[in-house]
Amino acid sequence: MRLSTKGEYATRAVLYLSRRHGTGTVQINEIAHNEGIPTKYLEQILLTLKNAGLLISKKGVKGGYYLARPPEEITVGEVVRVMDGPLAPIRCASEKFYERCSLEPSCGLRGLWLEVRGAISGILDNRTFGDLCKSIDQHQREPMYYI
Amino acid sequence: MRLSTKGEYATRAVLYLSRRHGTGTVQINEIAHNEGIPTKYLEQILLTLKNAGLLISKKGVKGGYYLARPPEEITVGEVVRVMDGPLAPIRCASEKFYERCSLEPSCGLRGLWLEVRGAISGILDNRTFGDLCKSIDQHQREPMYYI
DNA sequence: TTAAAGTCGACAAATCCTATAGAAATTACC
DNA sequence: GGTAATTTCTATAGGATTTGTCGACTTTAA
Repeated sequence: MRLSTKGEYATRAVLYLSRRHGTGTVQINEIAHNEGIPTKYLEQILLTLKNAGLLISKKGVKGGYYLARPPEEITVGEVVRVMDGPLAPIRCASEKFYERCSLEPSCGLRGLWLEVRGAISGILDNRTFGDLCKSIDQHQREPMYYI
Repeated sequence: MRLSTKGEYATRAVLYLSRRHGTGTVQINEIAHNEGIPTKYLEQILLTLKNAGLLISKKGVKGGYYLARPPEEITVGEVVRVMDGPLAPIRCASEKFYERCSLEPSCGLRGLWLEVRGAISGILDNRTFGDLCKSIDQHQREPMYYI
């Protein structure tokens, strides 16, 4: 029932960019270094997020990435879905990626998976990166370090 | 955030065995056929469940599998953990498979993943296969078909 | 013009899913 | 009681997917 590393890295990267929101572009290297993510792998991930319209990139010297929308308007669920697909444990219990299963009518488990999906989406679709930034700032008064 | 096919097949198989509980041994083939699971793959899965102490097997003619405990005493969470490991989306948010992560102290996401883990385990650890059997019997009055 | 970035494609390694081939154990039957 | 049939058990091999790496290419600011 786990998140792929892609999903994990993506959420970490977007959170990082959220905390840097409004301070211009951020380079892949900086994120990779501070979050302990393999640089080349992170490249692919950020590219996917960009193609999904969540990030904007700038090439060349002083280039980098930044959020396409303010952190308050990006939910964790959105990022996870871009990288990992459905939130639901199995396909036939997904709302946004639903696929019919031949056993569905008599399936004694589908109700349970729907319940799980609901619980997960209830959390991830209602939590924005703005919320996360806020609770970080409350807990640790130290400002963020840049390299 | 999805369940592996192993986890899905295992829960289906255990539910099948739950509905047949008390009727003697059930062959791999019967389960595989009725649940649409590749036979040889199911063999491995049932073996794992047996080694985990959830099932008992009998070799030879008229052999097969049956539950080691009544369905009311087996939770879905237990089966999923045997096959898939942690219920938590990522390792550092797991209770039973916890692994420390170097970024943990400053991690802005761990709280969220803990919340997700709690929601999932709140459902799966409190639902037994006995419960599932009961709600199946309520919805469809037809008895179960055997081959 | 040069160095610093993102972009792209191919490839390597690990894990997941499934199939194949047979060994071991048990029952049934002659 | 021995042989055949049935079923689980074990090991292994191969394809698919995930995870990550490498090198060359493109764009841009200074």
